Amino acid sequence: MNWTDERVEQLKKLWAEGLSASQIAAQLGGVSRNAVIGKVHRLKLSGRGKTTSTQTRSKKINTGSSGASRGGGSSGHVATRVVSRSIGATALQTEYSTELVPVMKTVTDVVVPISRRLELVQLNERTCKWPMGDPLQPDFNFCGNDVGESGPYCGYHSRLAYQPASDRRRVR
DNA sequence: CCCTGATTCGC
DNA sequence: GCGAATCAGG
Repeated sequence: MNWTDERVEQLKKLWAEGLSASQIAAQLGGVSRNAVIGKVHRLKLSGRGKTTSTQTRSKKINTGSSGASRGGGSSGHVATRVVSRSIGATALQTEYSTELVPVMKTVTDVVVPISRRLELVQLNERTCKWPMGDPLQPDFNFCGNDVGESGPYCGYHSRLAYQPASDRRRVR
């Protein structure tokens, strides 16, 4: 891949929007994050205006399982908001007896508010592959929480996967 | 461990 | 100019 005007333009745009180099590389395709960083550097727009940004948003994920959550917590990460958990559980029980697709939406959007919502290329062996959102929409991505030792899904989603609808009760 | 950007240096 | 390897850090 070479840096066409269009690609450079998109690079500038995404970089200005605050996306990380790896995310930009993912969107452009055909280049590594190093390539993006290198290009940014050569274009002399490394500053990005303000802050160090990146990796500060929605950190500290805490899957329901895995030994996460240390007691002390001296690293000072931002805690994820725990939003209306009871509402989610209620909606879950209600929706599960109906159909599959709506259930997926309910689960991903309401019951499990915590997620990193990673793009496909950012997934690795330790990130939850539970799909988030509508596959036909541009914001479709994956949960991305730490899966711990249990498998392809995080603590929340592993309890939902492969189970008959009648066996599903509540998360947590 | 995961990730981030910065820098170097052979191509 | 390009980007993999490396560095320094959260």
